[in-house]
Amino acid sequence: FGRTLREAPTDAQTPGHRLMLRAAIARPLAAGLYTWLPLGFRVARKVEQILREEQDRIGGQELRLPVITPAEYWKETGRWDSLEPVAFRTRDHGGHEYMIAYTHEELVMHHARNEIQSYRQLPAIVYHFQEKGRDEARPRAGLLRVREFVMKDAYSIDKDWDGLDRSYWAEHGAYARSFERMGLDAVSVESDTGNMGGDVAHEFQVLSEVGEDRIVLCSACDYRANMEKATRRVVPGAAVAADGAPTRIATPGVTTIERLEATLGRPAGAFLKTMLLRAGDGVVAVVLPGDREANEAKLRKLLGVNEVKFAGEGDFAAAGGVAGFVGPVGLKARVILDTSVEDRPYVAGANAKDAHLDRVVPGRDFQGERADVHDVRDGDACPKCDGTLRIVRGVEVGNIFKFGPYYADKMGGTYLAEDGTRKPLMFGSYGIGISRAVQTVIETHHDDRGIVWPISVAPFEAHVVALPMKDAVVVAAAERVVADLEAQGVEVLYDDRDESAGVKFADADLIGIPFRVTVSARGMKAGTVEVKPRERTEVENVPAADAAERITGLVRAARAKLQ
RNA sequence: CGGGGUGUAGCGCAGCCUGGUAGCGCGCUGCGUUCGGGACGCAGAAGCCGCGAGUUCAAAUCUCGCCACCCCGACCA
Repeated sequence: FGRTLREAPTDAQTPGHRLMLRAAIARPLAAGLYTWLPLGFRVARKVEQILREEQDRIGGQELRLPVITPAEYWKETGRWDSLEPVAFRTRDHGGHEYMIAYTHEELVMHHARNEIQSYRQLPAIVYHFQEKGRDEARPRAGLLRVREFVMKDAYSIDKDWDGLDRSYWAEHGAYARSFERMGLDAVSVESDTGNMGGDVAHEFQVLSEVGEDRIVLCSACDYRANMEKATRRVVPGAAVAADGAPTRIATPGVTTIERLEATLGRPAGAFLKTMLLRAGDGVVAVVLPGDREANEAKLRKLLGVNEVKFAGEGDFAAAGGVAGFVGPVGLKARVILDTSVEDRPYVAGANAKDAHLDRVVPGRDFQGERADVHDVRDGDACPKCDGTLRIVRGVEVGNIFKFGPYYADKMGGTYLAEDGTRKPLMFGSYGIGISRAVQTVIETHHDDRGIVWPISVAPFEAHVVALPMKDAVVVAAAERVVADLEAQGVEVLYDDRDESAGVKFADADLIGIPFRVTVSARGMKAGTVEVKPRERTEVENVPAADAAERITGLVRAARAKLQ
């Protein structure tokens, strides 16, 4: 059920998206909603099984929570409101509110607070495979970002930080093994914890052009971080003394860094960029060198807000700033001075129309809180070594969060400790989206003819092509090979369609099953069948009598490499 | 949410500007030929031209509204 397509819809943009559709892995039902076709569903189940085995290996216990979840639990942590923009919500006939689970922390914590009474029950790791509903504003690239997907989400519960640390790193190891087994070259990077609370988080990123995240990597050491969190070593320039106090210069109509560069003939880095933001009830000025961009995630974290908003008209007036000519000198606002601003004179806005100040020296002419709120960029210095940083794109295939007591505190999750006191359940959570993992495998394992599945997640292990089907000798031999392989535990797809060799081979390449086995009239004359690994071009002819044994050996050897 | 684009047969597209019987390729069905890299011939089936209004003798085509999908950005455990 499900046919291969010679052409993919033009709106499928990434190579993997096109191949996913052409190879009949899944079909769209609506934006970001996909049906797994039989071929793709086999892949999804294999990914699940790898994850299941690796969770079990570290002591995880599989359970299953519902998809439809009452509002009350989400209200305990405030996420009923904070997730509103991305949540699918519904009501029952009695008018009670529910959320299609966006994730399951609240629900697991609810059960944990009831099930776990004593430190003797800890630690514990539970996990499940369950649908998540997320009303993403922009689903994309096939299965890469969808609105409903099965996640393997695991939750660790420990009695203290040390225990949580052990669980966290056990999951980190399980993730590394899981991705390796499915053929994904994932690196773990430090990440921002977002609006989740908690202090430590890692993302597993597969470097790929189709990725949505920007990852910062060091060329020399193992430093790597998400752009949202990445820092750099600020290399101070030589201190430059100002040859005098700030002086006002006329800059009529020059309201942007680019125009300042052109007007004054100095590089962007010679200017100070001052952005007025609104945080809570106050106005905050963020001061950066003209050649640096602000990092919104860092600002959100620093300011303790969910959203960074630019200041409005009234804010400019209150702070004494003039749009286009804002500068830190004399500004009535909390000033955040980015760490990349150096100890030397700059040109900054004069807080007066059509004017800037030359020779403004941070610390002398204005004060501010030092904070790292800028974007790292290509070529910056590594914060950990002498290397330089580069920025690449990545697909976030998994993430792990160390929450600590955050959820227990909000939901009353405590246990009775050895010393007789009540202590909070220490919590961590760990997620991998199945469909994204499958799409990422396709994005990173294909050639111009089709998918090249790693055997661990391939829908089948051997693809038997018989041709022509009208040759009874060929058909009998092919069916014999199929039966023998299946008897050996090899998963076989048998192409018994009455199609031309070209069609069958093209489909075999497209679907990308690791071993193609051709049983043909030509081969029968020589008493051989042909075996070709998908990733190779050369074929091997083996005596028909030995074919099943030979192929089973190849399959087992391939499996062993990914176990 | 901002910007851009696209909706015509299962898929890929033309037709729209300049209103007048809805087309092409692939795929699909039947028959025959062919049979190791997307074969060939003949004969067929298949379309609320995204939806709704409006203009007109007449709308795939013009106007207005709506819906859906895709891309970029914003957003995003």
